Amino acid sequence: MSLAAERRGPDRPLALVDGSSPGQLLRLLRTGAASSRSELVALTGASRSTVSLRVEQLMQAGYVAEGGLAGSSGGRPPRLLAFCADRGHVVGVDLGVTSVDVAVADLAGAFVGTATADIRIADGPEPVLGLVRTLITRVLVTAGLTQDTVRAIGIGLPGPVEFATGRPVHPPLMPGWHDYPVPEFFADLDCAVLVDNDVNVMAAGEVAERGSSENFLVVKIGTGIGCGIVLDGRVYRGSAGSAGDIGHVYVPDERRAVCSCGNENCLESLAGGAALARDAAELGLDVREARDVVELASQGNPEALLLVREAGRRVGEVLAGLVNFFNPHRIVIAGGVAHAGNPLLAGIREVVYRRSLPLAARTLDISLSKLGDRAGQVGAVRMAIEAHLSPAAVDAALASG
Amino acid sequence: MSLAAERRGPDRPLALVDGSSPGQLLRLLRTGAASSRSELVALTGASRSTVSLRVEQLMQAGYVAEGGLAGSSGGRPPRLLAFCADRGHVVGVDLGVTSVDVAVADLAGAFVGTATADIRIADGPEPVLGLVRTLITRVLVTAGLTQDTVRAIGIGLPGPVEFATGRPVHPPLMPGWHDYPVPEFFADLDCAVLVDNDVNVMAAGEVAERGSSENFLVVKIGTGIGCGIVLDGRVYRGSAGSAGDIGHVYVPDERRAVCSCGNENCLESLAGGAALARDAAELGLDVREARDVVELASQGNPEALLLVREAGRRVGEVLAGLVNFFNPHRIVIAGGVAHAGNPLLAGIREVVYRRSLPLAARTLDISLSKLGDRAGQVGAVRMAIEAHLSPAAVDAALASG
DNA sequence: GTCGCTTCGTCCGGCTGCCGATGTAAGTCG
DNA sequence: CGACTTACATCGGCAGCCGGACGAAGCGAC
Repeated sequence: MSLAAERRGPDRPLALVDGSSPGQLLRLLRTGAASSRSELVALTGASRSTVSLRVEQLMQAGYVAEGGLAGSSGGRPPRLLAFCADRGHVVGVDLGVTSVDVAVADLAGAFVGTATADIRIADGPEPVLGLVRTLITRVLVTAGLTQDTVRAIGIGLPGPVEFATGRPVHPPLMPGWHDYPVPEFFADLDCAVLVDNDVNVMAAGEVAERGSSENFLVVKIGTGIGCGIVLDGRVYRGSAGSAGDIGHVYVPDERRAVCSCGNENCLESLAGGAALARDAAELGLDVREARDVVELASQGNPEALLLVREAGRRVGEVLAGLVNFFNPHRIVIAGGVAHAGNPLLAGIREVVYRRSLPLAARTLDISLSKLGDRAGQVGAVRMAIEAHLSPAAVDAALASG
Repeated sequence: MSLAAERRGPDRPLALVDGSSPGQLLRLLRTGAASSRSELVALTGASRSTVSLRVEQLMQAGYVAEGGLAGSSGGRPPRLLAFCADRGHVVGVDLGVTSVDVAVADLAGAFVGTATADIRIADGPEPVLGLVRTLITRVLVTAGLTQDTVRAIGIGLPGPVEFATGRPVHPPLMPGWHDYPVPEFFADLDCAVLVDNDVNVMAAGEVAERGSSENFLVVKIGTGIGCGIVLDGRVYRGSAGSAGDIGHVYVPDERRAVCSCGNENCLESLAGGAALARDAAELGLDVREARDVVELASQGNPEALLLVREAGRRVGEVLAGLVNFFNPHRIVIAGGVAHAGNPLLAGIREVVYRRSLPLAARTLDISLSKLGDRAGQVGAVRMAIEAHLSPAAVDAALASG
């Protein structure tokens, strides 16, 4: 009968809800886990008094508003509580090697405007970030908003980043960016600026999208190949912040492909987007970049299909080992090459399910990201929202203000 | 009644993660992080009153005793607080395929007695566990102890285990053990019985030994090859409990070695102890098992040294990928083959440092376990101690008693 | 319609637990 | 031998939370 009992599986430890702080309550409301005071009581185990008090604080601060009445279950109907998603906005920036996507969204993650531009990331931080700045302003103006409403900015970059400081660390594809303090460029906006590797950003997006706290991997197959690691619903970055770098794992092959990193036969140099385009060109297909190969494959071109599937197998070889090691619930495939869809997935699955242990494979789901092209922007937006509305941040804001 | 009432017992303190709960204080005292009330105050940030109160509770319950005075730093010298390690004992069981080691230790982890016996694990759970039972009793009697002092039992098994229930899950080397409820065999001892994979047990031992909360891997190279994963000081078991199973990762090789699991060219079938013995025999060395090869290598036999180093390289190939993926601080090598020491380590390091990314490799330390042969027993003992004296367990015990 | 039932939400008394101040013990230093 | 410093115990007071009492609001029976 109780909502809590329904939500938590049989015999699952009662750990989910240790706190009934305002920030925790807001999280439950934001995610839709609860939508009335009594549901909050059921989920948190706190007393009615406490929950009412906390909700009152949240309403005072404008995080939450009372709505209409929900259906009665035989007694007085509960008053609905709605998260005020328009109390501010966030910006998500997906920075690639040749293009940048900017999105402005409300605090629930709904986009209110986007912009895109071509760039050359090698031009260096100042010109590129200056353009990003212009795009942000343009989107805000178009949406009728001002900079004052921006609460946080999330940025994904194609290279390693020291997350705590937001500085790139010797990013191979971003000459001139090493150790550049990206957040300081936006200092005048006076809001939190979160910068991370593009794959970790996607992972953050997937976490928010699924709302679950499982263990999973997000594998981005674009020009390069990278992997975001989610542990119990949190992005894992490793000891030096370089976790998930599977693009340069050695893959045995008679071909001896030279990788951009200088080594031979990195996964990326055999199955990445650039490799796909190269191999297709060698076969005489009329392609200039990976996108063309993916396009051909989706039109049914047999050579392209074979190439994509073979790339999937390569990725699968590496993932099979990781599945045994990490035993995730799920692997999400994203990135440009992921548009190829089934042939890619088939190649990956074929090898992963063959090569990994039954015990690990049985509980494993391999699927495409549902976010598609927008994965980077959605992730960046989500990262910003989570930073701004994390329980700790909300509690601190309430305490100080 | 309401779930809330059930969740939070009447006496149970609300804040589980409260840094100054009695259990947390005990942990600081046990680990040597603090040894007086004022140090506890400094470390936890709690007030003197609170700390004194909590220490009083711990003393009442016999967890802690007052000792002499420490040196004065200019004022009244602090009264030393000593953890009462003899207020009970734990049992650690390291169960292998052909032998079992039992250790009884005090609550600080100091061994008070050990016993060893040869077994055939394939005889099945009842005869083997019966023997374990006998050994435990024998060690206790020899040490002048009774069963009543046993607070917890930790057991490591050579195969996958569902940790929550202590049941093996289709263990390939342990026919007849599938789903056998090991803890129930010791039910009459009326204490916690923790069962886990032998490698995870070793990992628990390393965590306690280092006292740190880094991310690291424990790689056991014995007859088989397995890997324990430690994340932030906690053993990670994966979604299905099978994480760390790197023994059956596919390794390319022209040799086509058949593995016990039925596949070809698993890491284990190329670099495990059995493979080492097989390869040595093929070279005409006078060996029957891996131990002999390790022995020859340590005597300087060139063929044996080459074999060991080559096995190290194989393991290194797999670890290099994992280092890129997981970016650990440290890799600890353990297991029978680890006795070979330097030649093995050299092979591993050679490949790992060559094949993994500089950013990840720079902060990586690869070393042998300092626990040697006793790693399994120490780990099992530590696992039992941590279960018995975890802050949550201590708090619960104080609340109920 | 009205009365009772049920559920939702608020208000208030009381309890618990923790903090900080105060007091005392026990050393060192001049 | 004081003056000072540090360690620990005690006690009053405050904050936070719980639980019960009370009012509010819909539903259904009669």
